[in-house]
Amino acid sequence: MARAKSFDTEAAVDAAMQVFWTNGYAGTTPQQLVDALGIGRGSLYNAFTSKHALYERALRRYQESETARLIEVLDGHGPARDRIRAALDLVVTASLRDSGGRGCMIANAAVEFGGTDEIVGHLVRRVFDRQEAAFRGAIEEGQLAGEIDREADAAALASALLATINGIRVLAKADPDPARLSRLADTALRLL
Amino acid sequence: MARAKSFDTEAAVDAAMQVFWTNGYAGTTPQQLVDALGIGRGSLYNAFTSKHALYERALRRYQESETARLIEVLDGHGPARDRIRAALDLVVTASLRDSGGRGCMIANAAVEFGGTDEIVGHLVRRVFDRQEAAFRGAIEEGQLAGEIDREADAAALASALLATINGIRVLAKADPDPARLSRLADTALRLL
DNA sequence: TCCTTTCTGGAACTCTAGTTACAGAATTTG
DNA sequence: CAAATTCTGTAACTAGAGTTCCAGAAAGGA
Repeated sequence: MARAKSFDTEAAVDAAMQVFWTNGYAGTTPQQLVDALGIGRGSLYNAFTSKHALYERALRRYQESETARLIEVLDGHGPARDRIRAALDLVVTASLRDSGGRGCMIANAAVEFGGTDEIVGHLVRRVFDRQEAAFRGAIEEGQLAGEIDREADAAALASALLATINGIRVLAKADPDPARLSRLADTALRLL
Repeated sequence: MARAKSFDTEAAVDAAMQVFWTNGYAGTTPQQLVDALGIGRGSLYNAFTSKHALYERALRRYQESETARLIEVLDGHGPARDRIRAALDLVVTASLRDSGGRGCMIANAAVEFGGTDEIVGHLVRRVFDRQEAAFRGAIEEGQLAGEIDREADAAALASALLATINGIRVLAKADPDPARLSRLADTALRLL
């Protein structure tokens, strides 16, 4: 029928994700993408249409691969408090591991595009909503189990935790101090 | 001696601040600056050297004009709790007023430059440190006055509040819902 | 095998970013 | 008023962004 693609599309999206994650959307050039994906410009545009379309795909991939872990941890088994602590630790260690100071690609997208881009906005909102729901689920389980005050407003607490992890991300960009970030996680837990 | 400037440098920096605040550094073009400042390219570069230098100046201006209010509120008089609530409300209303979804220019700078740019990094860190110190000061006063638990770790709480306001900023970018943001402020206060 | 299709890398194109150069206008001092 | 200086706007420049074009290569179907 036709010539087959000589590269792995999914691997290419992964590579693009790394580049956009590191440099942001506006900060990424087609040349960087060509170099990172190891394919020609022709193939790039043939496969992905445009820089923006590739960015969207990379963002989605980030959501699937990186964001999923947080939710897995929160949805897991064991005491709710432990799960929430593990989730916060996940964010802290991710902020540190990541020595390039890349932060969270979703938060970066939220900041870079603000309310500007409908598609990106939707995607970001969906991730935030899911994370918030996962926090709330864990909190409510904790309340049922008697670990967490039953009078507390689970939705409000979930929002606060969501805000906290995004705050941690931002602060880590400016000053990736492990002690400070750990303290942040500890203090956030005191909300419960 | 020499010809005088035909425009007000400070007003020009203000205008540049608005443009960078709205579009970010990479997202701002010389043409946008020329249009917004209402001066020629020659004058622009004669007065401000480079896009980056102007950005630094705009960031500093933002710090002086926008950031100062938060610290004023925290350093003010009255019950510490009230001051802290007022500070959080300030952030919430700023996030809403700002319909363009511009957020906080300092947080935007932190995200856009990460650990990349030394000068911007310093500036951002200084602002964060000052805000944190102002929170801590208010908390300690509250502890002395008996409004806030004396056993609490004031430094940790201050960090948490700093993280929270940055988190609010990020969430507001994706979804500027007044009710949600207010709840965030309420919940953060429960830390104290 | 030839045809059709879709791939490939690289050249080419347009447009703009970011900066510099320059000719002339304003201002101050002597 | 001449001289010295620093301003002004506009034109010009280089480099690269973001995309398209193209000639040719691979793969399957008739």
